[in-house]
Amino acid sequence: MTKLMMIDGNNLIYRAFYGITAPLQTADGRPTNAVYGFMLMLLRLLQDEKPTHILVTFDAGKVTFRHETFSEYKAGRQKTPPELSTQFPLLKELIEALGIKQYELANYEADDIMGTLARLADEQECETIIVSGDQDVLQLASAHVRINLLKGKGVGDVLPHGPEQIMERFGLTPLQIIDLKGLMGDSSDNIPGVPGVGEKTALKLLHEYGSVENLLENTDKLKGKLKERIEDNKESALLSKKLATIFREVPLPLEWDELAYGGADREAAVPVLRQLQFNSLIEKIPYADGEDGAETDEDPFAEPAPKAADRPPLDVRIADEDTLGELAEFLPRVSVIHAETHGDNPHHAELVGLMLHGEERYDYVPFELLKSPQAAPILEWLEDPEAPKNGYDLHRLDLVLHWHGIAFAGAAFDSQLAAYLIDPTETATNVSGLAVKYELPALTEDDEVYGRGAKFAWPEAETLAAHSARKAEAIEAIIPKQRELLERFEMNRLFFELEMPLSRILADMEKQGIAVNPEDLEKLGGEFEIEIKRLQSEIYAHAGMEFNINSTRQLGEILFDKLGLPAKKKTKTGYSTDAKVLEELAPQHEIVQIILQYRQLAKLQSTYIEGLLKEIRPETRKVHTYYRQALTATGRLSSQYPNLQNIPIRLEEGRKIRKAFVPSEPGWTILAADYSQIELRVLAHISDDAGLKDAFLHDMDIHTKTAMDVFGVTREEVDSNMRRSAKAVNFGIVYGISDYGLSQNLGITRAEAANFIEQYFAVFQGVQQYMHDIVEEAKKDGFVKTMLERRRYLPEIHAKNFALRSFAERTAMNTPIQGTAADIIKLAMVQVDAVLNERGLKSRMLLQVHDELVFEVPEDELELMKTLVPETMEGALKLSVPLKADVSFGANWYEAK
DNA sequence: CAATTCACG
DNA sequence: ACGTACGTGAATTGA
Repeated sequence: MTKLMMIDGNNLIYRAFYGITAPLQTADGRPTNAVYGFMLMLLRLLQDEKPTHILVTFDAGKVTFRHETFSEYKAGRQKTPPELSTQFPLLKELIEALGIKQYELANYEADDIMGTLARLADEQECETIIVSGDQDVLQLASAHVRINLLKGKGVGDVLPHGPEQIMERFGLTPLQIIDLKGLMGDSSDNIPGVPGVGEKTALKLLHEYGSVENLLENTDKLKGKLKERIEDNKESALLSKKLATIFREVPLPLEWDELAYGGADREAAVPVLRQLQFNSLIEKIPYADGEDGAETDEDPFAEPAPKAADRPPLDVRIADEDTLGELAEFLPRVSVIHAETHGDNPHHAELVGLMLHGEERYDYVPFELLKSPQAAPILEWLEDPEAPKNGYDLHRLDLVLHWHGIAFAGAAFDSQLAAYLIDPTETATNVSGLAVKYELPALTEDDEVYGRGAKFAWPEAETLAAHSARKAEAIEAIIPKQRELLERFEMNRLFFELEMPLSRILADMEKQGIAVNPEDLEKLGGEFEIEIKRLQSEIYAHAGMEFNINSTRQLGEILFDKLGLPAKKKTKTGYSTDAKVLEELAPQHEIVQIILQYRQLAKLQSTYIEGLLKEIRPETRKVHTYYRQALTATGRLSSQYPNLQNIPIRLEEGRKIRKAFVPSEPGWTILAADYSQIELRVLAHISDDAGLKDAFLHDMDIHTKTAMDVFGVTREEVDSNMRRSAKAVNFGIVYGISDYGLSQNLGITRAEAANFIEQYFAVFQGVQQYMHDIVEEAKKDGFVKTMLERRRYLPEIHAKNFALRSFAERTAMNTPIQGTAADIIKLAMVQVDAVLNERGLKSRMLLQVHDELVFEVPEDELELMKTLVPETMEGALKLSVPLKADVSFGANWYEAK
């Protein structure tokens, strides 16, 4: 069975452009939203229709044979926006890479090509689907040709139109669609039609007279204004009909076999998708059918993409017990190390082997071999801090080796960290992605070597070694390019003196872990459980029925349909039931407050009691988080498996969780030190605002001081409400203020919020100047920087879309502040670590929570640490205002507050 | 797998 | 008129 699908490429890319508003772009800032939307649609069509032959047609150039008939054809059309026109070559490249035939022909439009092919297909009784958003193509429908008309705007669903559906919808045959256009005209193509005749009138006339020609012969039967209009526009109607007629005799040099499609060529498609940063689509590309797809592989039009297998083979060796001795001698010349591992959590990941690459050699060492006595020199080399190692994500490698009983040291250049500094919003998450970014030959994806999800299986050593060698080869090629960029961006100190040393410190903290008492959690969980049960039954009683309170849908039905409470806010999928909404509803029905309490406890129970219990290692009673050092856009760390940066503190019930976090040795103490107002202090420094600096130089309560200045009152006159407002304004300033955001936060009107902001800027003029200047800087450079030269690109600063541009502007204001604060605590960590080592202290740094460091400290070091830690933190970076760190300690993290 | 909600700084 | 506060991770529901 053959099935031909033809796609109006121009039409689809336009709809995708206006339908997908997400700010998608390539690494170098070219927009890709339309290409993305096109791909989504294409993938859906492939899945739904499973065509055996495909053609994507485009309009070639501006002028067609229709202009000879009517020079004004398509006149007055808006010029294609440049953000879209740049996407045409990207789309065409992608279609080619997917192995799909595309065609355009001078003087003809996409419609004409499709019409001609549809005629041929119809004659051969070949099932044919035409995809477009343009109603014109409905004229092509026939017994074998169906039109999938795009619904609404954007690239959502399609409405299939055969002759029956057209009859049902318009009461017309497909060919009468041409008459319809002749009468109605088409403003987008500048086809005039008959002025004053729209769809309704045109349909009425056609139902009566059948065709434009017949209508014109019978104008005497019409009356009034309509008769006048039609008689006055006879020629226009006939011309319009001619223009709307799709030409079905285009000379096509296409061969049927050229259109055959047997599934995507992933080898060719994946690199292109990566370049477009469509990482999420990669898994959605269906594999070519290996057996019967063979004949479609010989597409003469498709440019052969560079394939890993086509390149000269590498000198890959698989080590065994006999060759380990020789390999040991080679170690000093190893430049890149790469581990083949499996699993997201590095504390639990499997390790199957190591690739050691230097000069032209690639040595693969199966993990098992490292246990043999002959491997001792390799283990020594691995843990030698003086033996430098380069690689991709050495932090992770360190952890995986650690849990396999192997020590690691000497990380010199981590390509993942370099990539992160060069562009922290970089989406490349593995070596393959990086290879694409640096324009190296494509690598085979890990998924293709290993299989994904349940299908995962380690391949044989030869396959693994070859795959690993290609990655090591790529890393080797990427590093010099990164060195150059780091140099050019003046990031050498940030990289070599901050991020690289920090990476080892983080690994140490993670390996150390923090002790958590499961008994404490279980006891607290038991109390929560009783309360949750009680709240649950109260909720059921109030609702008059049982339902799943955790289901927002069911909860919404109960609150807003059954109990009739007023819906405040809608989400994409129904009623919103978030805490803000519920708090507004609380006065209206008793059940609401109970639901809020239930939500709070359910969250504590599932995430922090049950979730944390699962992460405790029974042998050591410790949890080991994993800090992602190359993830956030601002330079902060993030914490996973478990996240120890969001342990409850704001509400007392949750705060009790912290009692379970204890020292791992008897007699020791938990000590915590946190920066006070670090972001506002950074702002004071960066903005050089006199008032803000003065406030910190005198160590004033910054929110009270802000309230005094904004409201023009004395210290004594500042009430709690004024301080609260001032605090919200200060937060807003750090986030990149907007009146709307502040109004939402304070529950005041936008005008009132705008007034606050105006007052604030009148007082803190240096801050106002900074906010202005930083946005200008972002516009000029395309990025903003922190004090330590960390950068973040903001391409959307130029967006025409207000929301996108505003977001970029707020980000420009916030990132240097949040990012510099992140720089500072990272500096402090490196310095604290150095001091602990220099002094030979036993105290250990365990956690970082953005502005806080947590340690465990033996009795005899407590007094020292109480001054050493805050002093080091305060001296981490010299600003024009003092940094301040508060320290506290206790038997557990709850007490160290 | 997306959407919703909520925990933290 | 537009429509969000900045930065994260995890659990749950319901396709």
